[in-house]
Amino acid sequence: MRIEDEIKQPVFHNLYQKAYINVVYTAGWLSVRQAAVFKEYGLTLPQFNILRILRGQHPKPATVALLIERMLDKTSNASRIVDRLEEKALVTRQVCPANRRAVDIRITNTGLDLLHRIEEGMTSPAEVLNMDHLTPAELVQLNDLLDKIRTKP
Amino acid sequence: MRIEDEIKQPVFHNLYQKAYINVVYTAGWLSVRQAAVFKEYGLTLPQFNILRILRGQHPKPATVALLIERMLDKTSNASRIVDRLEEKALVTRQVCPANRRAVDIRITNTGLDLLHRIEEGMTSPAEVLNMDHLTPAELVQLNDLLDKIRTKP
DNA sequence: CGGGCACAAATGTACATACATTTAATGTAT
DNA sequence: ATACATTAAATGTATGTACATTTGTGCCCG
Repeated sequence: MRIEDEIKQPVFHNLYQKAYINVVYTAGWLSVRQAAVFKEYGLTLPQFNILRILRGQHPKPATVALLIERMLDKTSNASRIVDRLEEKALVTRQVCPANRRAVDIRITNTGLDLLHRIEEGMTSPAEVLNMDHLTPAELVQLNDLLDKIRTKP
Repeated sequence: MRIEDEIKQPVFHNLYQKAYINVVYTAGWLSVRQAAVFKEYGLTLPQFNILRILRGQHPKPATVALLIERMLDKTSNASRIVDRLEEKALVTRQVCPANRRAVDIRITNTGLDLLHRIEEGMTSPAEVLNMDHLTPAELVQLNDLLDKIRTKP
């Protein structure tokens, strides 16, 4: 559906504004669908993302600083997201022996199992995200345009 | 910059996943820039959006239900955003005489002045959003692709 | 040494988001 | 008219986001 019809603003001031609103609105639209998948497993999207980063490191630990570096949203508060995961016994926290300022965070077997179950249970990501009807050429085009927005010439 | 380089994930599983992450990441990128503009005036983005909706209705009142209908994010909590605007004397709340379940919300002169000052002080939206180097053809293409994501064929 | 700077994480505060529940007013059916 | 359902908004609770400040640690350099 055209963005004009989804939000009830029939006229945009210009193409820039329309594209901006379209990007933000579509991101929200995608996130809602993505979040619904994780909710069945008692996870939020940032919690899932952190678990995946930890699995990527496993069995090595990660620090909070590393999590922040890898997260999509740099300014979110990794400490408190790790709090929630720790409460659910999906990760462990341990003061790093080599540098007691740092904290070693590790995914537990429970956490690994949960990730596995989520990925087993998921239908294809393209389907969940409703993007399976875009052609590869269109996806390449979309990626290029989005990259260009963020690239000052 | 390519999305692969901005987040430190060199390989995406497929084009769908890459496009998804690119849309969400770019939306966040744009929102940060947009929010910075309003912050100088003590407003957040949803507060600004609600003020604009109220100006669109002015001098007629709006109800909370109407605000929710027009907001980009339908599930956010309009009541509490109006709370903040009321504290700043940018809007007024008054129980609707015709239907005492509803609340008439109106933008004040202070609110209208603030909107005017923000819009005066803003450099062109395209510039703020860093989109002035995209051609009209590219913007049309981008809008079409985003619309297509949200449109089940 | 030891004082001060830098670093890593945690904490505090304000706001927004997501969703369930509550309160009050209104509409409706018997 | 009373009971029940529906509607409109507010409130409660958990989480996340944004940003400033605090706490504890490590390190450097005089």
